[in-house]
Formats: sequence, C-alpha cells, structure tokens
Amino acid sequence: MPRVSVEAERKEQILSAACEVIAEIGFKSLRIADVAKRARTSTGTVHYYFDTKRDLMHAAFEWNFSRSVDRRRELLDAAEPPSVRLRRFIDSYLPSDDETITAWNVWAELWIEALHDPDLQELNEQVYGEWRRMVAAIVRDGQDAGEFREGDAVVFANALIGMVDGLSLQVLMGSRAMTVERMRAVCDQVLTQFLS
Amino acid sequence: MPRVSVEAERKEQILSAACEVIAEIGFKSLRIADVAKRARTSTGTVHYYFDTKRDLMHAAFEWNFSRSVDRRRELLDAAEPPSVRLRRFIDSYLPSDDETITAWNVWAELWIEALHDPDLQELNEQVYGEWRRMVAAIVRDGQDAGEFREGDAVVFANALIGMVDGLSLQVLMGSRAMTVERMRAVCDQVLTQFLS
Amino acid sequence: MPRVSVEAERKEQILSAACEVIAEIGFKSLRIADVAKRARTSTGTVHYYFDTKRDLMHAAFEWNFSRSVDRRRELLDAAEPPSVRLRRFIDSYLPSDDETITAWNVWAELWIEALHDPDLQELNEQVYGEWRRMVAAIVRDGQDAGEFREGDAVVFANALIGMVDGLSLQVLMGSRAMTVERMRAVCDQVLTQFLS
Amino acid sequence: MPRVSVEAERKEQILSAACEVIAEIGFKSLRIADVAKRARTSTGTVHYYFDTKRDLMHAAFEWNFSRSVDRRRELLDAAEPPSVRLRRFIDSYLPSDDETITAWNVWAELWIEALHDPDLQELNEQVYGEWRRMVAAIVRDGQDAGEFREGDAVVFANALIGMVDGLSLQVLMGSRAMTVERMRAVCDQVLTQFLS
DNA sequence: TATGAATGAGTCTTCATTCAT
DNA sequence: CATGAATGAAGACTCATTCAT
Repeated sequence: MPRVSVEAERKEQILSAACEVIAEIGFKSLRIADVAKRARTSTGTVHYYFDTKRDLMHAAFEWNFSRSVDRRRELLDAAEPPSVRLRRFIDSYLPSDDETITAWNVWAELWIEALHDPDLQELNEQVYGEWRRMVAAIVRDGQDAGEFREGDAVVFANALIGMVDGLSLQVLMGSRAMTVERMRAVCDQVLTQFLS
Repeated sequence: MPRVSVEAERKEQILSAACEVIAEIGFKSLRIADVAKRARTSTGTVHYYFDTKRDLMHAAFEWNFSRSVDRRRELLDAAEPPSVRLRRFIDSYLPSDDETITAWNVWAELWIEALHDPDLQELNEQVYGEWRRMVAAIVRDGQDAGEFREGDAVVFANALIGMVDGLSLQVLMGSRAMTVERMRAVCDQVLTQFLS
Repeated sequence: MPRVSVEAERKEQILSAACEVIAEIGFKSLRIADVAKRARTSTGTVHYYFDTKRDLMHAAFEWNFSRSVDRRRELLDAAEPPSVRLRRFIDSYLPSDDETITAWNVWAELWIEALHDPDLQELNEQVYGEWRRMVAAIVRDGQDAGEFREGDAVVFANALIGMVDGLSLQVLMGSRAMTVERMRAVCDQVLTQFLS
Repeated sequence: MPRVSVEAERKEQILSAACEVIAEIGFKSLRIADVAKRARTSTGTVHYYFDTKRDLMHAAFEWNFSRSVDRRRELLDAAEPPSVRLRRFIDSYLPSDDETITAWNVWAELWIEALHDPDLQELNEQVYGEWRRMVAAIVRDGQDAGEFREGDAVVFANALIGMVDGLSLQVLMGSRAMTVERMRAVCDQVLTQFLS
C-alpha cells in the first residue's frame, strides 16, 4: 500500500519553497537552485516534478492563490452581519502578518509576469472574478439587510478591491507614508463612510 | 564647440527606448541589446552613458515619472472648478492611450523592482508623496468650495490613488472584467457618489 | 555511491590544463574557454569547480607549486653528501625539460600577478620560505660536514635562490646569451668556487 | 621657428605616464584610458602618438630602459676603484627609492610579456647584453687591479645580475623575508666574500 | 594636433536543463 | 524517486580603436 502521494507532499514542499523565495528575492532573481535549497532538495528533484521553470512558477502562483482562498473561506461563511464580514474580509488582506505579506508579494510578482503572459492573465481573471463575486455577494447581502447604501454592487466591489490592491503595494514597498496602520485607517474610513 | 548636450540628447534617446522596451517585454526580459537596438545605437554606447544595467533602469524609472508629471502639470493649474480638475486628473491616468499605457507598464515594473530595492522604494516614496499632495490639494479646494463632502483629504487622496493603481493593473493585464471603460465607470461612480 | 572524488580528479584535470595554458600563452591572454578546451570540458564545468577566473588562477598557482615540491622531495631526502644533494637540487630547477619549463613559466606569471595581489604575495612568501629552508638546511649539512665554507647559511641560500630565479627568467625568455647550458655552467662555477 | 618637438615632449609625457601606470596596476590591468588620464590627456591623443596599445607598451619598455641607463652612466664613468664602482652600481639597483622601484616593476612586467613576444625578447637581449658588458668590464678592471679574485668575468657578471634580478623580484613582491635591507646585506656579503 | 563620443568584438559569468547513476 | 555533475546558450560589461570635429 503506497503512501498516498509522496509526490503530492513533495510538490507542496517545493511550491511552498518557491513562494517563499519569490517573496524574498523576487521572481526575476529566483533561481531553481534557490528553490531547491529552500525545499531541502536538489535542482534535479525540482525538475523531476516541474519540467520547466515556467511550469514551476505557474504552479506556485496557483498554489499561492488557492491557499489564500482556503485561509479565508470560514470568514465568508461566518454567521455575522454583512458589515462585519466585509470588514473582516478586507482586514484579512491587510499585509500585516508574515503569511499574508508573503502571499501579497507573490501575487504582486504574478501581476507583472501576467503583463506579458496570457496564461497568467487567465489565472488573474479567474481569481479576480472569484474575488469580485465574493465581495459583491457580501455587499448585496448588506444592501438587502439595509446595512449598506444602494448602488451597483459590482462597481463597488471593484472599487474596493482596486483600492486594497493599490494600497497593499505601497505597504509592501515599505512606504513610510503608507504603513499597514495607515492602510487600515483608510480602509476603515472608506467602509464606515460609504457603506453605512 | 561641442553642441550643447549631445549627451543629454543621447541620454533621452536611450531612456525613452528603455521605457518602451520595459513596457513591451518587461523589466525581467529586457536586455541592453534590446534598448540599444530600439535607440538605434550600440550596446557599447548604452554603457557609455549608463555604467550598469541597474543605473540605466533607475534612470529610466525616474525619467518615466518626470515625464508623467510634466504631461499633467497644466491639468492641475487649469482654472476649472476642483471637481472638474479632479475628474480630468484621474481621467488622465486611465490607461487608454499608448503613451499612458507605456508609462503605467513601466511604473508597474518599478513597483516590483522596488520590493527588493531601497533606492527605488525611495523614488516611489517621493513620487507618491507628490501625487498625494496634488490630489489632496484639489480635494481641499473642492471642500473649501463646498463641492466635496467633508473628511480627511489625505485619507481620501490615498483611497483614490490606491484604487486607480489597483484598477489600472487589472486593465494593463488585459482583464475582460476590467477594461478601461469599466474602470472609467468605476472611477466616475466613486467620484460622483462620494465627492458631491 | 559516488566514486571517490570525481571532484578531485576533475579539479586536477582543470588545474593541469590551466597551468599548461598559462605557460603557453601567458596569464594575461588566458581565457576560461582555453582552459576548458585544454581540459576537454566546457566553460560551464570550469566554473562549476572554480567560481571565478581569479579562484582558478590562484588554485593553479598553488597546484603548480605543490607539484614542484613533490617532484623534488626524494632529491632532498637522498642519502648523498650535501654537496651532491645541493647540486642535484639546483640542477633540477634548470629549465631544461618541458615539465620544468612549464612550471617556471607559471611561476614567473605568478610573480607578476603577485606584484598587485596580496594573496599571491602570501603564497610566494610561504613557498620561498620553504625553499629557503630546504637550501639552507643542505648548506648547513655541508658546513657541518666540512664540505662548504663557513658563513651565514640563510644569506647563502638567498643568494643562490635569487640567482637561479634571475637566470631562469633569462633562459625562459629564450636569451641567446643565457641558454640552459650557460646557466648550468654559471651555477656549476658558483657552486664549485664558493662551496668547496 | 617651431618649438623643438612638441611631439617629443608629449610622447615623453605619455611614456612616463604609461610606466607609472604599469608599475602601479600592472600591464594586464592597464587601459589606454588610465594612461591618458595620468598624462592629463585623452585616449584619442594617446592613439595619435601610438597607433596601438602594443606600440605604446613597447615604447614604454624602451623608455624605461634608456632612462635607467642614463641615470647610472656617471656611476660607471666615475674615477673610483673598481670595487667601489661595482658596489655603487649594484647598490643603485636596489629597489629602495620610488624611481627605482617603478623602473623594476616595469622591467618585471616586460619579462613576462617577453615570454610570449619575440620583439621584447630582442629588447631584453640587448639590454642584458649591455648590462653584462658593463658589469664584466668593472670585474675585469678589478681583476687587473688585483681587487677581485680571478675567474671568468662574464660568468661572474651573469651570476651577479641573475641574483640581483631574482632578489629584486622578491623585494618588489613585498616579501617579509626579503626586504631591501636583507637584499642589501646579501649583496654586500656576496661582494665582500667573493670579490675581495 | 587634440578630443571624446561611438563602436562592437571579446570574455567572464550565470543558470535552466539534462542525464548517468 | 532522487541526485548533482556537466553543459552551453545567453547576456552584461570592457576597452582598444576609430573618426568627425
């Protein structure tokens, strides 16, 4: 009886390492050897699981996204009022803890890669579709509950998501003018002022 | 009698070429030879003016920014009501024409580089400081004129800028769900709904 | 089960090739590609074993020296009278056979590199220290045996070594006035006249 | 009436600069631009006077030698006993003052170049011929005057010159075991012990 | 005469990828 | 399954040399 997926485990190990390395030194500087070392294995093994560097990177981007969604699923399904769920959801994306920061870094690297890579654009499209649907659903819930003001929920979701992306970038860049605290304040004010 | 600034002219030529190449194929893929060819010169000449690839890239990023500001200065100084100036200003950043799209692409590449480069972080800091001041100034003008609702102008500027950055990225990535038109609509609604 | 020191073998192969190339075309003209070709391998492989050209050169210089010493160890330990051992030792340094000529050429190149490289100066210092000790030891043996005239053995060793170095250079340069035969004659006369 | 040889002056200036640069950073590292800067002129001008880098280097080597001879001519012609003239001559070659050290450095670089350059070998041949004749002449004078012991003067000259070359190299390399003082002591002892 | 901007051939070095073990 | 030695294509950077002024 073979252990279920030694392969799957090893792949995860490599993908996790890849994301860490991307976040640390950037996609451009990443070498297969860096990932191998981080995953405590060899370049040969990395290539055993991923034919090319490109394959590895795409898999890493997808893995980064699916983990990000997994980590938030409970937040969305919670039995809280929409206003609270929205705040919690947005709050969970603030680049404050290491895990979230790493995920954001990887995500930012994906954006720039996607500018010249249709496959990654497609991944982005799906991911953002999902994100928009999630936010818009909460917004509609809130509007139905009379918590949020009226208006096109999708437009609102887009505005909110765009803002979070843009501000997160500034935080990631270590901006002194846009720290996590500032970002939290901006998000708070926007949610307070315009959603209630 | 040397012509005044053969040097300056040639540098511009190279920097312009560098930005075009960055926008087209990305920072990561850019080779000095590409820039040289685009500038109709040789790699030797590029290195004659810029010691290292890094120097060239930094100079290109700065050049990209200063051109971006130059192109908008008149918008800010126009004798229009603040609400119009703000709309025009935001509108000028929509990635619709080639020049603006190129500038955004370069800027996006800078972000990702800046994640691992303190010098570029500093450039980003200055640029965003300037941008925030410009937007916040219009917002305050509008508040003084009674056109905009009250509230912290800086927070508002940050929210607006963040949103524009985030949405632009999606547009640049060729998102079918976030085209320039959609982005324009989102910006319009946000400005209409919250500034009036 | 990795063969014992594929690495060591391969390194030797490369170092040997490097010394040959240095001797043939000179340190200044040496290209990694030359060494690779001589070692019947690729530039990539050379760099796999030696990070930089400098590392390779330093290693080659050390290898050249240690081989030189190995080749002479038996001479020094021979059970001959000191006068014979000294003559044989000096004689073994005459640039007459290909192996010795190659070693001298490499050594000469090291001298010039060492003029501007403290690490190589240190190597030279150790090597000459060893050489001086060896010669001085024979000289003292000879003095104890009454074969050599009295006097400071170290001073004498230095004079002898200096002379051999200087004359060898002339021979290496293909001087018509200082051939190996002439050099041998000069050494003979000095040894005869002053050691007996 | 044109000034006599602006050209000659400028050439000297460049050759002097070339020698200084060779001595400082070595033949291998020398760039035309370094020489130009040292001579307070431009690379274009250097090439105006010397077609190729090789031409410049050869000229510099010759210039270095002729200056070296000029500086010692009076020593040789002095009306002193041969033993004094020989000591003074040898002494003048000790790498103690900056000028002599520079000259030695250049000379050492020439040796290594000559290993792979017949033209420089020829220059070396002439120079050493001259040097040998000078030393041998003093030796013969000394023998005639009964100051020096009998023996082949040329062999003796060769031994002496070889020793000076070899020891100078060690001094130039900054050997802690062979400083100028040590070298002077060795030379003294050799001259004393064997010439008197 | 003198300059220095421009060139491009030449070389080190990097690194994804392969493959024998 | 896993390894890591070996490869070679690719690219940044250097610098002697040229030439218009």
